[in-house]
Amino acid sequence: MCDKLKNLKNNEFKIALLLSQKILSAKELQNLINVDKATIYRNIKNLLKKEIIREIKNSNGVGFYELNCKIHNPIHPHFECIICNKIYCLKALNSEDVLALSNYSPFEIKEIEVKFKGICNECKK
Amino acid sequence: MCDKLKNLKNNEFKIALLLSQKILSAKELQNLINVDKATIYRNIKNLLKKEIIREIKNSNGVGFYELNCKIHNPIHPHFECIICNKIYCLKALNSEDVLALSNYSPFEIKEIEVKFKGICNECKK
DNA sequence: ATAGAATTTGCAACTTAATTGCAAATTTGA
DNA sequence: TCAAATTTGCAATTAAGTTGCAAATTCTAT
Ligand SMILES: [Mn+2]
Ligand SMILES: [Mn+2]
Ligand SMILES: [Zn+2]
Ligand SMILES: [Zn+2]
Repeated sequence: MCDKLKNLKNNEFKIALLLSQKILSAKELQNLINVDKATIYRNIKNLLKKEIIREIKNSNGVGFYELNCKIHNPIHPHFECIICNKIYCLKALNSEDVLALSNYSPFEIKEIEVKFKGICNECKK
Repeated sequence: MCDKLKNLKNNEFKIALLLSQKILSAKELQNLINVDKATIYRNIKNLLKKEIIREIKNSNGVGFYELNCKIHNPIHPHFECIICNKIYCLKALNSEDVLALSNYSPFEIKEIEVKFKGICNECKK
């Protein structure tokens, strides 16, 4: 089990465990563990502050969450389907490509987000 | 004047003209031209549908808009300040870097979004 | 095991960006 | 100039996310 899940208890643990398997929205999490949405959002906020999970927003402003672990889940680009707005996780950029991108910023970079948009295979059928 | 502004009238024209100068949010637009927010949002939606403007969302889910013209304003990466959430427009990626990025997607790409996050010069002071 | 303290939860009200129905106002064009 | 078409303002609504507060749960020390 990923170290990020150590020392977590109650719903914070349940949520982090689910997110270690798959990127999920708050609503999807709520359908999996039966608790109030306030509890879901509070736990998400705590996990974000502890940097145990990270957030990816889709074009509708809906947050999706995944485990934030360099080893088990390094930061990577995402693909968003413009039909169903599902978020797909892609393989991480190699260091040369990250370097090439970072040259475009005149300010010091804390984080790089790359998102592709198009129509996913499910929605093409 | 950019061709994208031709054949536009009323508030659609006013909004597109302002956005041809500078990226702005709906609220910022409303402070510049004195109309109801419903009018602002309806015109924004029409301009997006006509592909005259494009939308960039900040991490708070607030939409920012800019002229969508290959010649006058090619698609480019953005920098978002994690303190003030202001969006800065950066210079466009060159074609080699776009090509390198597009290799990461297993699905056909309609659009690539690159966003850097960090602290802007204003907020560093 | 038990009691008190600390943490977590559910509920309901709230915030904010964005959307929508509808009637009034404005614009268009024959 | 006048009727039709488009655009607008207003108010109500939607949806994601937040917050205050009291009740429930969990933790810790005896
Ligand atoms: Mn991912
Ligand atoms: Mn821009
Ligand atoms: Zn899809
Ligand atoms: Zn700033």
